Amino acid sequence: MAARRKKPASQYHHGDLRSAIVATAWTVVARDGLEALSLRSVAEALGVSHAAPAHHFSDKASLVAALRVEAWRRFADALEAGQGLRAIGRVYVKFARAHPRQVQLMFGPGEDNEHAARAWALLRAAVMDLLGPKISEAELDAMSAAAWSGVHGLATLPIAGGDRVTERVLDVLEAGIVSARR
Amino acid sequence: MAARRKKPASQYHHGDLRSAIVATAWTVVARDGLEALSLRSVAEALGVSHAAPAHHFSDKASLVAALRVEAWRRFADALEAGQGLRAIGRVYVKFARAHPRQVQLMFGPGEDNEHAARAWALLRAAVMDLLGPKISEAELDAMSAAAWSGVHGLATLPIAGGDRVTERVLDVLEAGIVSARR
DNA sequence: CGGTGAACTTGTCAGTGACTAGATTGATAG
DNA sequence: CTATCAATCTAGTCACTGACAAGTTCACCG
Repeated sequence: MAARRKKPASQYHHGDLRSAIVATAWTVVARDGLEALSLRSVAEALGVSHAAPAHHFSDKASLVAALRVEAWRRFADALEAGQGLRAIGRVYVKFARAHPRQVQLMFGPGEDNEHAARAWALLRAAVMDLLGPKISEAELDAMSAAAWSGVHGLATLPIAGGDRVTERVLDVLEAGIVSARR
Repeated sequence: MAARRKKPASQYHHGDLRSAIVATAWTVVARDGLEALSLRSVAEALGVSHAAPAHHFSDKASLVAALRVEAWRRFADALEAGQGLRAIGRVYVKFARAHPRQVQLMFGPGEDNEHAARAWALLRAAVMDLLGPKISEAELDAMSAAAWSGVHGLATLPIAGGDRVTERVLDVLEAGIVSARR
């Protein structure tokens, strides 16, 4: 797992328990979901007492918050690979279908973070490119909301349909944004 | 709560414990979410032993499944009040924002049910009205997916913006569906 | 060398879901 | 009327979990 900060004279101090906890919890959540996450099992997997995590996370909720930030970080990183609204939409949908647990985590209760803001900004910028520079702020907000909504719904709804349907939905969004623009 | 089936000589048999459990669990979930639901607290609230629910729901998951059906029933009932894609979209968004816990429940893990199918059918019929009779089946599928996605995303995404933004997003969806139609 | 505080351990408690065995009841059959 | 009997509910228990309290180890600093 994570490297120890220094050669430990004994095993008493783990060295980087906080990161190790996040990493282990991450794999559990990615595989089995949040319900399957328990502080005790994580502690046991790391060979550490059941109360050790309490020193790094006051709460289970506090650990989940850290996982949530991590999920947004990976998601925003993935979105950065896309150029333009269509490409970002494809990445969004692909990511959400490949990692449903992470998306569930991202949109669960909790505060926003820098990575969430980064993701939103990427999508909004793509909409701005599509609309041209003369668009008003209010109109940009509304069109961005439409783009986000369509892509997010497509990504998270249990809709049958492969890449072909995805492309058609992106067609609708692009065409709609362009033709409903004011 | 629910009426007893017959006048009970004693309190031993509740009379309609199953319905009472669902009703109590429903209020808990609607107010505090699924995490706050426990079989024991429901049993205690009904003045019944902690193991009584096991006779009606083999499992906690089984109770949750019943709640899920109930959530879809209310949702589909609400959608029936809407005429046309715009109206259904408004109702969808309004419902989801008024009852976020129910929506979380509806789209959680579990099997589909008749009420879910009814809701989908309503939305799909509204899209069909918009597209006219000559549309192909595959195209109707794709356009319905676009409509569902847009409305669902708008309803569930934490997007700032009131009715005005909702109307603009519906503009985009209508315009997009009409102009991307093949 | 001794103190200080962070990191970790051990012990414990209450709440939870699930399981088992047994008690109570109302309906049904004889 | 009475003897069953299945459904319903109670009581007791187990394993697991999150949270808390108190003690232990260790690195570091003066």
